[in-house]
Amino acid sequence: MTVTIKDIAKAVGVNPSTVSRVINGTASISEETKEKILQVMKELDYHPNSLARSLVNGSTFTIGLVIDAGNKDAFSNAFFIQSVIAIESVAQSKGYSVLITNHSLSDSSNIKNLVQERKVDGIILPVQCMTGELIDLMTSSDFPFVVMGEPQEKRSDISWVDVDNEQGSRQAVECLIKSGYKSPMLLVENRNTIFESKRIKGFEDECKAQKIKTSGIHTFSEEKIEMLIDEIQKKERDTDSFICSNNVIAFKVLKAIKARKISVPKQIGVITFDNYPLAEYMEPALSVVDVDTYKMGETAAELLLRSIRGKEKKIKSRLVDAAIIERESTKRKTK
Amino acid sequence: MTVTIKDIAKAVGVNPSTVSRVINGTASISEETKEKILQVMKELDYHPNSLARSLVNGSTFTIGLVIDAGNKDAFSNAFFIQSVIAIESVAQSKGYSVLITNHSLSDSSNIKNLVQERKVDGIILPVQCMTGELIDLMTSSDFPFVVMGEPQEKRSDISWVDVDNEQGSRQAVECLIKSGYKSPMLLVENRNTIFESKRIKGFEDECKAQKIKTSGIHTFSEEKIEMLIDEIQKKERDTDSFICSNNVIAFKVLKAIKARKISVPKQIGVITFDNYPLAEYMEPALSVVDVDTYKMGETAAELLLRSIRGKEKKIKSRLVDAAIIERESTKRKTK
DNA sequence: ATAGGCAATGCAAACGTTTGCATTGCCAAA
DNA sequence: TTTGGCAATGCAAACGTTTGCATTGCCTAT
Repeated sequence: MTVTIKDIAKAVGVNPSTVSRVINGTASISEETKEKILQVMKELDYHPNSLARSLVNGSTFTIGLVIDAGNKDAFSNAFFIQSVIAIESVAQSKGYSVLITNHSLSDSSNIKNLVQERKVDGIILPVQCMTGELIDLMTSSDFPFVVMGEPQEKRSDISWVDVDNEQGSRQAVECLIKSGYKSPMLLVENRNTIFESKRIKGFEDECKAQKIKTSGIHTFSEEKIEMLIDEIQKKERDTDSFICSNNVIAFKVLKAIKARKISVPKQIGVITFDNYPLAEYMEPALSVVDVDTYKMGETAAELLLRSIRGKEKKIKSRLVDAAIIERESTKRKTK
Repeated sequence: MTVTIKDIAKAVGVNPSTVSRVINGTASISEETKEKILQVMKELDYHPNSLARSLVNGSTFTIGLVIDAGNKDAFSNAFFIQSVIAIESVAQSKGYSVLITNHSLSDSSNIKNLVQERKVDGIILPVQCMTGELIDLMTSSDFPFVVMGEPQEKRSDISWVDVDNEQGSRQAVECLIKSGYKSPMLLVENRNTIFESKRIKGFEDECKAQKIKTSGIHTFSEEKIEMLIDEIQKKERDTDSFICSNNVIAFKVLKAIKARKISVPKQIGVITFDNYPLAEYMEPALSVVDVDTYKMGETAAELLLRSIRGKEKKIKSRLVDAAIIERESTKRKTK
């Protein structure tokens, strides 16, 4: 049926082991036989069976990628697919395949299955999955894995990749200042998440460095926004720009501002984290702190593969730079 | 190291084949030994090695999923992830794993690799991938595969899943009529694609059925839209609503209309294909023809697995219903 | 001329399963 | 009492590779 190494061997009149050695370049073989073997391989359209291979050498050349199916947030999903593509891409370039699995918080059996039965060589998983049981499971063995997103609790035995939220936040402030805004406000969703706290720190640091008096940090809610903007309109506060921690906040802010006939970017500037594809179609087109999710995936995959292949014991984590994409919503100055 | 079937056998004092039979329930085993074996399996935390298994029984219980990495369109990507999740979900429920690979139009080596070396049992691939070489490759053998999206050329030997564009288009018309609009126009991107032609047909059929005089079908371009809307404003045409073939068209139309201070939905109604997550945050919130991409993935996976398992020779294709989500942009009547 | 070394290859076991066939009892039917 | 059948299990080959060890020549240094 399918042609095996034995068929090649028989056709050439040589031992299977010789064919194997030619394929893997794992011993010196005479030019003559090598060529004959290669030719027959081509003629019979031979392809090595990776199963048999894996069975003997104990490595499947496969990595597991768990995706957070529970996450109905279309926003993060849209981003995530770029990471998936990136991961597959670097994996493939090193000869690895990618096995995906959904993860439900309730049980981790599918992840275990990847490791224990499918024998993947390593795993990439989103930080949302790193709940109690799974953390123990992963860190207790020295099984290679990389987390997408910085874990809440600081642990030295977890290797992760995340965007540099602190730097992104600093850049957002810088962008506003450069455009002539003087009193930015940071709107966050939940101060307790790690990425929000980083953004807060970046915001505070950069404002201090730029020696400006900020309008502070506020937790977003629709009512609060209405109130704040009313105050701005009545000149009761001198806030002149918002940094929004995600696109939905930005849309709502924009809506509230426009409802009051206040001009963006002339009177108020708006910049937001997350470059959701439609952001550029908004009116005005939204300036954003862009996260290169492709790069994140790429980095995660590289980290994982290095850990798998090199058996590096030192666990590394990495921050990926955020980048400002300046559109209309912050263009106060006409340069 | 890892515990194998032999370890179990030795511990119980029985032959490995007996253990295997217990695991697979493939022969009658005395209650007594069966229980002893199951217990030892639990004690030693045994997990079958799927590689060895696959090697002998010739099936990997793995399906390949190819994703179109070349597709930089964030819109379709955002949708696609839901299909991925669905596919993995049904696969898992039947004991299958999912191996993903990117596909570049230039060569199909990575897809071949899945089949020839990784030995997947079947493949799901987006219609964009079905170019010449690959069509031949897939249809020449009787290897199970399902295409996401209806192929351009009608072939009876290709099994595919797509959304019912014709029905979606009819529903869009119906929605507009019900809201009191009288003369809808369909805006498409490229008449030659199969899905556009279906939408055109659905549009024409429903308009005929409803006995209304349509404003026809137009290929979208920014200039043409400006012109058309100018004409509407000058009462030179009685078009009172647009069905847009994708979200970007809809945004541009909305923008052009609003720039002329024409009211949506009062004067002009707008409905669009593709429920891009932000559509509901637009002003006014966009009514859409929603495609259940999760359902599409689910259907594709079910089709594929049935073909793999049942070895059904009859190739089936399926249409998934589209559904209208009525938001603000078509609410002319206040019911 | 002889020993030692190395290049080129063969042999067979191993990876962890499954499965067809053979074997062993035991029980019921004749 | 013999025979036939069936339930319960063992034996060994097979799946397609890789790899340590053994073997065969041949070449070179002594």
